[in-house]
Amino acid sequence: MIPMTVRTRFAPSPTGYMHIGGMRTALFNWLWARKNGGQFVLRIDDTDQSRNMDEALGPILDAFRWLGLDWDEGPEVGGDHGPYFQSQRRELHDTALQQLLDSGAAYRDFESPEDTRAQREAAEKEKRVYTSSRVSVGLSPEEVQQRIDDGHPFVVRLLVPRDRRVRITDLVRGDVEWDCSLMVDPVVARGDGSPLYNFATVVDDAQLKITHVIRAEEHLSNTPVQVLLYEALGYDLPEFAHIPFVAAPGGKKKLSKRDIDKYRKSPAFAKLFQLGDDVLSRLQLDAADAALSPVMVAYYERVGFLPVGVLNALARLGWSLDDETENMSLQTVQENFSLDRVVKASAGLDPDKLMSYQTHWMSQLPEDEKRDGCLAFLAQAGLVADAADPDAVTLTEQVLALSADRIRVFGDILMMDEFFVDADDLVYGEKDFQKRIVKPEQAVEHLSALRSVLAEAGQFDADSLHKLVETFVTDRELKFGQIAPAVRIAVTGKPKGADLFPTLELLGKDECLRRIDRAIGKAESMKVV
RNA sequence: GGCCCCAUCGUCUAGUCAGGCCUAGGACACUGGAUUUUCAUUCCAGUAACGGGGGUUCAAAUCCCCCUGGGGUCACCA
Repeated sequence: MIPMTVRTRFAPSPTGYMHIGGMRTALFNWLWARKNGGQFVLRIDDTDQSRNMDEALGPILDAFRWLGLDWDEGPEVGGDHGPYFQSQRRELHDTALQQLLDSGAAYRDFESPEDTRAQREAAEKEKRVYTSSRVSVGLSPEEVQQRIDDGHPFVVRLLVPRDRRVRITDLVRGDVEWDCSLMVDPVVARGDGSPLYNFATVVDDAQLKITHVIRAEEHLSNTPVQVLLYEALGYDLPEFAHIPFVAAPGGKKKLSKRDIDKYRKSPAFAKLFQLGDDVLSRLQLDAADAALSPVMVAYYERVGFLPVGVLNALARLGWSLDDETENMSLQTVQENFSLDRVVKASAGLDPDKLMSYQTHWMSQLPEDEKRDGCLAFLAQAGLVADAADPDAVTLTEQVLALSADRIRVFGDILMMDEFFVDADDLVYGEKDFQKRIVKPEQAVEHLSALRSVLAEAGQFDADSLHKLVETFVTDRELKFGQIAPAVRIAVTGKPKGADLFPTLELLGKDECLRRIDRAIGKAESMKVV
C-alpha cells in the first residue's frame, strides 16, 4: 500500500460559539494529523445559511487561534481542495447526487411526508421495525419524469441494500456492525437538490481526501449510512475513530449547551461558574451569557486560563500517555498521541482537575508573561489605566511577587483590587468587617492604638512592621489574632490574602493610615446605629 | 421502545488486545499532620475501585456467556 498522507478534519457549523467538547474533538484531529506529519483541515458546514458568517464563524476561529491549533486548509488560509465552506460546494454535491440517481443507488421518493410519518408511527405502535415503503421505487422513468414535470414534491433517498450488513473497524472501538434490513432509506437530498448532512459530509470528506474521520461517539449511528454512501459513490472508505464525548461534571451525560442553566445549579460545576461570575463581572462582561459559560471555549480565555492548561485538561479527557504522566505541553501530547490509547467510555469534565492543570502551568509561566497577562486583565477591568505605563507595570510585578501562587488564572488578579484602588474606593467585605472590626469589644480601640504606632514608624518595611506589631501585641498583652485580622480587613477589605506585612509595605504608610482611618470611621458610624 | 456504544477508587485514568510481575499503580478531590501567627503554596501520611452471576484455566480486573446499570442515536438539523 502506498503510504498516504494523513488528513483529518473538523467541520463545525458556524453557530457563534465553540463548544469545549467540540474543541476536544478538534484537538484529537489536530493531534493525529500533526503526529503523522499530515494535514488538518477546517471545513465550515454552513448549509444552514441564515446567519451572519462573521459573527458566527469568528468565535470558532478565535478559539482555535487562542489555543494555538493551526489548520493547514480552511477559512482564511485556503488550500488545494477548496472551497472550505460547505455552502459553496454545491456543484460537487449535485454531481454526486446525479451519480447516485443514474446508478440507481438512490431514488426519488414522492411519498408525502405525512404518509411517511403515519407509517412510522403505525410501525412504532405495533412494535414493528419501520422501513421505507419504497412506493416510488417501482415507478418507470417516464412516470418519474411526469411527476417531476407536474411539480410533485419529492426527496431523494438512498436505496439501502437490505440484504447485507455494514461493518467497520473503528480505530477506537474495534469492529462495529449494523444490519441494513433494519435501516430506513435515508434522505440524501431535498427535491431542490440541496444535500443533507450525511450525504454532504461523505462527498466533502471524500473530495477533501480525508483519511481519518475522528469524531465524537454520537456520530457512530450516522456511520452505516455514510459507509453505504461511500460505497455507492465508489469512494475509498476512510478510517473511522469514534472518540467518547465529553460528559458534564459529575455525570455521564453529554455536555450540552442546552443544559447550561442546569449546570449553573450543579455543585460539581459550581467553582467554574463562580469564577466566571467573579471575573467576567469585573470585566464588564455578562457572566450569564451562554457563550461565556464553562461549556464554551471563550469562557476559559476570558477568565484568564492558559491555553496550555486547557489543552492539557482536554487531552487527558479520554486519553493518557501512560500510567503516571499528567502535566503535558501540547508538544508532548503531540509527540506521544495515539488513537489506540483513547479510552472508550465517556469522560466527565472535572473542574478540579482542570484547575490543577491550570495552576501547574501558571506556576511554570515566566514572570514577564504572567505580568503581561495580568496587566491585560487589569486594564480591561479599568483597574489600570494603561497597561504600558511603567508605574502600572512595576506595581503589578510587586503585587505578583506578593501574591505568589494565589493567581491561578489571570482573572484572579482582579480579586486583588485593593492594590490598585485608592483608600476611598476600597470595598470592604461587610460580613468580615462586622466580624473582625465592629463586633469584637475593643477592636476599634486596638486599631486606633496601632494606627498611632504605625504613624510614628520610621521604617515601613515588612520586617520592621512585623517587629512593631509584635511589640505592640506584647505590650498590650494581646494575641496576634486580636489585631492582625482587623488590620488586614481595614487595609485590604478582605479576610484573607497575601502576607500581611509585605502587603502593608507595598501599600505604603500613608495609604495604610488612610485606610485604617476610614475603617475606624466606618466602624464607629456602624456602632452608633 | 429499536439499533449501537460503554462499565477499574468520588473524578480522570494505568493495567484488558499478547491471563500470572495486581495483597490493582498514578493524578485530582477529600481527611489528618508538618511548614506558613491569615489564605495560598510546599512536604508527609491516610481513606477509597475491578457492577452481579455463571463458565474456561493450575491461575481472570484481564478470555467467553448471561444479567444489571449507564449513555448515544433514531429529522426533508448539523
